Amino acid sequence: MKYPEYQNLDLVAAAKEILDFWQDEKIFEKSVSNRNGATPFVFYEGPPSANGMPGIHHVMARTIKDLFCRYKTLQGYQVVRKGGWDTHGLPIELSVEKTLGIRKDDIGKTISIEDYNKACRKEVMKYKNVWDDLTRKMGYWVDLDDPYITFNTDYIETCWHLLKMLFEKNLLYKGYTIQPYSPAAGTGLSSHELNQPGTYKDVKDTTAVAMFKVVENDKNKFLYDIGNRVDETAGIVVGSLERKDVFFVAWTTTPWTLPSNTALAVGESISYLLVDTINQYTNKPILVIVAKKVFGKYFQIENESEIQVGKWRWGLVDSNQTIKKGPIVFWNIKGEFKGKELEGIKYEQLLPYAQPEDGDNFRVVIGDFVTTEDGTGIVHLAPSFGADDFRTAKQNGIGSLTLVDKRGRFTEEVTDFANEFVKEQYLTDEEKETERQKQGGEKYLSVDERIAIKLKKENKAFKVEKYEHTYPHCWRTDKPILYYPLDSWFIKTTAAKDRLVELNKTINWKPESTGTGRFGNWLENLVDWNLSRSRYWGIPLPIWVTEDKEERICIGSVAELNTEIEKAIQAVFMTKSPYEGVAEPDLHRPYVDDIFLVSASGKKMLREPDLIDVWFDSGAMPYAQLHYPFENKNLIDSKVAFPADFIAEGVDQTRGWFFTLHAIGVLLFDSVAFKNVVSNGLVLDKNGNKMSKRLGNTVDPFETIDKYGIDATRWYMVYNAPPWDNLKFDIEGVDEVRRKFFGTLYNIYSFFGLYANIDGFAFKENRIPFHEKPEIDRWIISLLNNLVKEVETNLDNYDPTPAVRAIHDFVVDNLSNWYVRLCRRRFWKGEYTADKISAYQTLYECMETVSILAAPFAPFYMDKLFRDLNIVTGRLDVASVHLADFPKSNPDEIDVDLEERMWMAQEISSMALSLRKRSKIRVRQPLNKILIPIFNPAMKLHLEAVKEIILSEINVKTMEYVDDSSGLVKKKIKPDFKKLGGKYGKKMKEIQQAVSLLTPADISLLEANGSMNLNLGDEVVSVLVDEMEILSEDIPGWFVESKGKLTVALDITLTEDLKNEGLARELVNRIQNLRKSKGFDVTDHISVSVQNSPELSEAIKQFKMYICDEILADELTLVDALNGEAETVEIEEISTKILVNKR
RNA sequence: AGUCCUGUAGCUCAGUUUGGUUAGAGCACUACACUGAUAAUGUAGGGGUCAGCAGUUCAAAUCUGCUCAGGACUACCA
Repeated sequence: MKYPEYQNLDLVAAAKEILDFWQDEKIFEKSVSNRNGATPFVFYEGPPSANGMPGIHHVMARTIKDLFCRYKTLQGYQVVRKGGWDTHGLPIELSVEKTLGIRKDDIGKTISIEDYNKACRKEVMKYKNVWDDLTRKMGYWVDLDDPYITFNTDYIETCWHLLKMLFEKNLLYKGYTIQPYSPAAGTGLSSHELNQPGTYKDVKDTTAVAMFKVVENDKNKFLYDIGNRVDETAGIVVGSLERKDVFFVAWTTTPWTLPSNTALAVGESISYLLVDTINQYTNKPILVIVAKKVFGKYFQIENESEIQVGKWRWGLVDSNQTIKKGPIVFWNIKGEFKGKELEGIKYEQLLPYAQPEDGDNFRVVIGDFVTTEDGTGIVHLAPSFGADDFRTAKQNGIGSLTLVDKRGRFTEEVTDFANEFVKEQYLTDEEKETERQKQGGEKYLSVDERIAIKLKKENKAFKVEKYEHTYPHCWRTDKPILYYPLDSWFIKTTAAKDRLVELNKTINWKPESTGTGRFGNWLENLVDWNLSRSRYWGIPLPIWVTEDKEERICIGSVAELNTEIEKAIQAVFMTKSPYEGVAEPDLHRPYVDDIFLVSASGKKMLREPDLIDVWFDSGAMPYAQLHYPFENKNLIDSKVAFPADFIAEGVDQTRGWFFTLHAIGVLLFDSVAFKNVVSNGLVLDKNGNKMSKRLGNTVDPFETIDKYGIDATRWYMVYNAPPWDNLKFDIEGVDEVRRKFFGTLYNIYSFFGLYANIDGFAFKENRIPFHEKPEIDRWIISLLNNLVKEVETNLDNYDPTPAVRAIHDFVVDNLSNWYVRLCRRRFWKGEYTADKISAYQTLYECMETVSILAAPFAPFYMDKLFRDLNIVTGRLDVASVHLADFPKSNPDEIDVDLEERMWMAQEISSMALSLRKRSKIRVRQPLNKILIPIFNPAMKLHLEAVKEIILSEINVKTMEYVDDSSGLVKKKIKPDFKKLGGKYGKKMKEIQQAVSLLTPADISLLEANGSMNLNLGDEVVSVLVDEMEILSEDIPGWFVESKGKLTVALDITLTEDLKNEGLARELVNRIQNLRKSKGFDVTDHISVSVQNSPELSEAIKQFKMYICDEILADELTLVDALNGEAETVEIEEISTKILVNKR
């Protein structure tokens, strides 16, 4: 058996080969079944929707999922990975509508719900094959043969069961909420629809600051009791002395909501001013209440200091003049109050077209959302048309008025504007023209404009102006949306808020800030979960209600439904079950809509027509994928398959899937649904822009995989940035990873394979014990053991990036650039000795271990590497790396001292090479010695152990040490700031100054005594030698390089012998090149003739043995002349000819 | 608007938890070397007001505050 040798590294071909192998040998299945009986590691797959094409970001998310699952499998856990598909929801409906060319209104008319849902069912799996293909090609191991599918009856049945559990816990209720609504389309809009691009547009609307007249009573006397209107300093009367009304002023961009006003909101701690002024439209004297912060916006001031009680300005005005534009010049500040003091004050209804049915209305309440950024610091509340308004009204027992119908028109009650559209955009041009003629004006006046006019006339408008702002529009009709109250079912998540928060703290979030910040804050401000969707393709709400709404039933299973249907047939509300004779009942609409049930008191019950939010589908996935509790009840109840140990999705799922999983888990099972969660960031293009089809900067995952290989892609994604940071995806980075990491690793393998095949190394010998191996082998093994530990620690902490980087550094820097480079000779030179075997074993072990460590990240290539190795040695009794066990770090094989001194060897070599460069002496030219200053005996021992490595690396004959006694070394001293800083604090500057003045004699004294006194001028402090850093700086007269604590001096004198040896090595090099260019095998023996020259003859004579040995020459002759066949070579200034022949 | 993340060399990122005195890698660029890992490799060089401002401190990339820029999510507001 030989180690396979390849021409080139082809990651794409390797992946294909391994993929076939996995499929043929069912490696994934085995990786699960192998661990039967082992501790389960529970993983949940967040279901993708197959109605869109997968993108490169899916590769990212799935790489994260896959790598931890593979890692845990290697560690010995059983990781069952059930795939799933998210099949319901609005995106699917929308794309069906697009495909069929219909609108929501058409459903049930031009197309039956039945046919429509059929189309959805088909649409949803449109790209299933593409997804499956990606899943396979990217090596994402998940069970695709038996996925959970959210539209299956079993899945829905579990969801119904869960809903019934909620219902029975009294956590399901029906309520009224404000939702975005498109009157033009006649439908509510989801937040998803509202987030379509281009929905928020800049529009110019008529805005009004309306005046709400305070109803005077005992409680608000303080508003009227404002003393006389005389300015004491000036001694004049300011304003008029007549009795004035007090008004709250509130701004609105939607004057059409003013008839539906039922309350005003102020900020609890915001300061408000009572201002004596004049209405600019009617010239009537008034008192208004407005936030102090915005005073300057409405009244003319020169500086902020004018804004205080007692200050005034009272411009002159003749009877004809009114102020049209700009700040009002008549004002006199009469009082200042906090919002809290204004709470509860009653005011007259602004436009009394209709009265609310209930509530204590038309008063001032405290609103937490009130700011002084816009408007007057007082907010007009129309609870029917704003979410904040609605919530605040509900909290304060305020009623509501809904004087607009679902088509966006005023109701009959609003006599002035009855049946008129509230937004002019809802009218066609013809309709506008008709209206204009009715109005009799030059141009059509919108409802908002006419309301403003009406307010002006009635002394109810403080200010009217056009204002440009952004406003949401329906993405389908392009018309403005309204916020409108709609009936919805809710899950009372707020009831379990504390528990949700509490249990969230037990979840390990990566990154942590997503859990505490984004998710935690969201939980703190939790609102009830709006479950209703007025759509067609989704899980129907299993609730039936009597027509008088008195009785309700929630169905929790198919069996229960059938029983209830039977009862209803008995009660003659139905003639037959729609599921009669059907093997698997379809619980979707329209079938469930045709079912009428009978209530306990014998009344007919109708199904609530809504569907449930698709997010419930996915949040129910832990249970529904197992058809709980109808099957697998025990897996959930005894916590075998619940909660998940690990989930991972994009950070955009924080308030999506992560929330719904958590909410259902906590509400129904009083448990977290997942223990560890990784939320990955976005995949951006290389410039940091979001990828979008529009910009054309998307990356096709298939193209990337086909070109660079999935292993490099996966590696790059994890290596480049932590998963939770956004990834700037640069395809060149993938290529770099391919070259740098995989290329290097492949080179190591092929180097190993070449010689191991020659020597027939198959790891048949016993492993040479760690302590019997040479220094360099122990060094790399020690690093390897550290690596295992580091990878394990980081992966256990769900932090894959440091793990990957550690593997990368180990392979590229340590294994390749140091170990293999230094050890090359050991592999090709000499007999099959213990040293050689140790080298093979060591390198083999490193590669084998790396293949396992890196297998979760680069599953294909690592399996190939592993198999190429294992196929020869059979060391591990497994067919694939993914069936192996994760290596264990052996503390006995970690040698910190050794690592330290090898590090020194690397540093010294680097410095010596740097010196060679500076002196322009090539490495091939041997030199006599280097000199290294040492500080203590331990350092000498350290260096002695790695001496040979250093010398051969830098091609120097001997290494000598100099210590203090030699007096050769010039030293440098500086304070150890960390040690002294804490002790002396402020004196550090003086100490530094004093230390810098120390002479070499002082330093020697300090070293001898262990301490010394520093004179700081007015004070003397004692410092220890430990508190100083003493470095060697220079060895006068030598060629010296210093770095940190190390210093190297190089002897650059060239003797004749050295020169000759250098020449011999040059010759070896030239002949090796010739061997190679002639295509000789590395094991071929040769005979060599060299054309004589005076410079060479001595060198060849002296080093003939060495040369022959190096180049595998049986014969080396010097001849006077060589014919044309010979090659001409240049060695420095010498030109000669060489003839090489195979023996 | 709120919450969160990010900002270090031309590019991609370490270093920030625990403050310590020449701020590091890799890529790219330039030069040189090596040539039995060879469509590899090594060495060296240039390149940084550590986003900005202010503060704390003997000492700040690191701690605090503010600002700016980019991004994400949530909300949609008079």
